[in-house]
Amino acid sequence: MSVRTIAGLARDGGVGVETVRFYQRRGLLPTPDRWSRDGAGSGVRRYGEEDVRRLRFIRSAQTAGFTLDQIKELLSLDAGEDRTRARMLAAERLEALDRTIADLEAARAALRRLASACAASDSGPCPIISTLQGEQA
Amino acid sequence: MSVRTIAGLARDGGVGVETVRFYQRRGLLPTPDRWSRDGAGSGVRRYGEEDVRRLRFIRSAQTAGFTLDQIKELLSLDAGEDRTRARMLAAERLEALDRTIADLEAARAALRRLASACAASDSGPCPIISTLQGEQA
DNA sequence: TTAAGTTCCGTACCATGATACGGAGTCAAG
DNA sequence: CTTGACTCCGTATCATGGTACGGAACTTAA
Repeated sequence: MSVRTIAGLARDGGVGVETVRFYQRRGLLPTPDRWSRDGAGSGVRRYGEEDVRRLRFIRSAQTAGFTLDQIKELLSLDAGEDRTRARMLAAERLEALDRTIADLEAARAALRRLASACAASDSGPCPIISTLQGEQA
Repeated sequence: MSVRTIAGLARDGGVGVETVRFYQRRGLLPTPDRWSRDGAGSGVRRYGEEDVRRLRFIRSAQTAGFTLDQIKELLSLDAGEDRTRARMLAAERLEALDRTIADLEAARAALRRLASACAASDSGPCPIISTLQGEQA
């Protein structure tokens, strides 16, 4: 079970058909030749495991915060010789990721403070603005 | 020093002037009356500490992942009586935030694996796609 | 072999959160 | 009382990541 049409690829990758086409237009996924068992020049495009792996990679890389343009570059780097560039992109993203995680953890703590402040009683004003306040730079 | 023009508000809030205007159009920040010391009907709008606090709150809430529409609601809830609604918004966001943080931590771990795999040597192919792979749902 | 369901492809549109532009009005220093 | 900077405001444009539409070609099952 390794050959599928675009709908199967989308299903296995957890995205919509239109999203697959969008990624193709953006150069993130290949647009394979059309194919039909009677060897005619037309038919429908078929996709395999490799395409599913690429699609899943795109989703993971998105979760890691890479933009589609960066993901495109990573895909072009895969199996290429430029380890230095790959390491650089990874290192940059790791730093940004650490910052983001720290920010989100601070936001979570602030939000918990807000939630408990608001949980104290059931009526009266709840000082949302002053409870959830960023530090002044 | 508590009165400033829009540029001062933007500076103190860490955003651009156009962003302040954008928030005003979206109803997140008030558009105070124009003001000039000779009491004339025209002049320029002036902003104070309260506006700076609101602006800083918007930035913090954004970091916590609230959309501008949700932030608008939070602002309207501040000092209001509806603690229940405020708690609900906070709780929802906390859950989403926990999920996001977990996802990012997983992404960070994956990215670290990728970085070390690529750090092993200085040339040859570096299997980016297979190293940074999401789990199959 | 025909009808229903997919695919293909270009093009249009969407949401979110800004950012830019241009011309008229206003302010503040010299 | 001019000149240069800033404000005001409507409207346009942008970047990102999709989502939708419509008609022709293709596939598949009855």
